[in-house]
Amino acid sequence: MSPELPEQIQADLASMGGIESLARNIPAKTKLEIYSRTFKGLSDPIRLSILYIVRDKPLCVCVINRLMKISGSKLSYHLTCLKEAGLIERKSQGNWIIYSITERGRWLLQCMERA
Amino acid sequence: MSPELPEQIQADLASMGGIESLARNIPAKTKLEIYSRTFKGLSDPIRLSILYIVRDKPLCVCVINRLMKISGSKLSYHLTCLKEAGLIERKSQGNWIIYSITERGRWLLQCMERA
DNA sequence: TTGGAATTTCAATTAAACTTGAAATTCTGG
DNA sequence: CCAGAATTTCAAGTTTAATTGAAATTCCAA
Repeated sequence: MSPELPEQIQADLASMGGIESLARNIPAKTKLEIYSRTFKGLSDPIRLSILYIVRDKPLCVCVINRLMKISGSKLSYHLTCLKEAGLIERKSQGNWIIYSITERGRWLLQCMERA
Repeated sequence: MSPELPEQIQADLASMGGIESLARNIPAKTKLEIYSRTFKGLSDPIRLSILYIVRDKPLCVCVINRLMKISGSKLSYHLTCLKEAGLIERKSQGNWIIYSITERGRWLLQCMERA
């Protein structure tokens, strides 16, 4: 009869404390959900473009829009995604709304560039 | 009549070389697509769990499956996503298929934990 | 106080991702 | 070669995300 598992894996698992010990390395569900939400924010080329645009400098929507060449409502949708993922933040200033990158957003772009 | 833009932004833009200079910071489309594909791989709690499971140790699908408690075909689907995102790799070993985390995968998990 | 620019919101549509269960594939040991 | 375990593939259904264009909101300036 065949072994239950590849020998190497079986041996390693045993010396690590069995399968159960691996389970301990998985973060709690809530944490995984937070992580995945952040990554989902970064998972679209349009949103990444926006992030790069505001990376150097807080900008109003109209300037971002001039660079992106997409409809206003589409841009607004993606700005909301980024904001909810904690990657950008907004503040009103008179007639305009200014978006800027968060530290989290800056950090993750940097990480990606080194990956 | 109102200014075309908030004064601060207008001034900063001018001193940076105008709107066009911001456009230069946006990576090429192909690069943005690679980045976003990677992030999409990370954008699901199931896939993050898998990554954490194989983070310490290459494992065959059956062991991963025992920890995840999801159907085989579902697991297989997410393993494929992860592989296509360059976050894990696979090798056959007799009756089993062993998945291990890539350097890229390891790095991005680490980044996330510090974000 | 009104007109208009900037931006968002909404509802409808389209497209993409995820799930499911059954069938197919691959490999091994007998 | 055959039986059976491990894993993947496929097609169908379900859910979620993205796009669209029109309407609503907000705020300033005249």
